[in-house]
Amino acid sequence: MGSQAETEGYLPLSESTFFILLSLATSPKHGYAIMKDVQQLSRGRLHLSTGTLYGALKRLLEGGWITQIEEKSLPPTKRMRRAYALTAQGESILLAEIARLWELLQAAEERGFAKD
Amino acid sequence: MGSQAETEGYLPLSESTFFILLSLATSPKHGYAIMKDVQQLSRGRLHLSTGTLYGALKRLLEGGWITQIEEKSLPPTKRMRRAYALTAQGESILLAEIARLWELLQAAEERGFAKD
DNA sequence: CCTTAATATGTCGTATGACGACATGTTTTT
DNA sequence: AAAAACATGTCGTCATACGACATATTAAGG
Repeated sequence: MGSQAETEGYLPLSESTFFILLSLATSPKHGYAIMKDVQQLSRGRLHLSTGTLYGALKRLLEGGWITQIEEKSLPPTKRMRRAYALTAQGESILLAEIARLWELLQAAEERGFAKD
Repeated sequence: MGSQAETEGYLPLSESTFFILLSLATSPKHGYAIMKDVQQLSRGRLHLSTGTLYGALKRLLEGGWITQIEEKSLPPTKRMRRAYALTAQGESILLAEIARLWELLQAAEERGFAKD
């Protein structure tokens, strides 16, 4: 039981959200680094606009999917670099989404769209 | 080359659209039959509301992803059964979406989320 | 027969989220 | 010193999912 039941209601993830979570799964990053990483992850296909990115980060924080990491070593400036990390909740949701994607492809295979 | 270049701009498909196209890929169906079929395809996970379904069908018709099939054998009533079929364009887009889903899972695998 | 369930199609309002445009600040490189 | 890259954010618009509501037709059961 546990994680699966609690995560199902949040699916499907948008493509942006999927890549943001996947990017943070490897290591914590700040916004700009996520943007660059997602471009690589998607082989250049997805270019997150800042509107999408920071809007998404705000939502993910509010939902507890990610947390903010303090960077106390840096002096406080007006625009602070804020690093984000995936929470256990966020990872559960990402895993559930990956499972969902497999199900979509299984459904496609059942209808004759083989993995070729 | 053909279909791929023209279809890229339409991705990602929403989950609803993906299942509607996949359902019509097997055989033409009318709206209600699509609704039932999608429930099976998604193993009961996705229940299309009529608002989503008929809204999507309208959009897909306008975009030329599906066409309407005449059922002239039936007498004309106020609420006609309208059957829909996938067009070549629609099938190209579905194939492109399936390829995109594979890419998402490949990206997940690259980051350590193995298939199992 | 008649009534109920299943089949079938549609509209409307609301909420979410992607995205481009705009705005601004900081660090590194030339 | 200037320019490029790094970095964070807001705002308005558009697309679309979805539940609620409305209605019509056909099949099945009592």
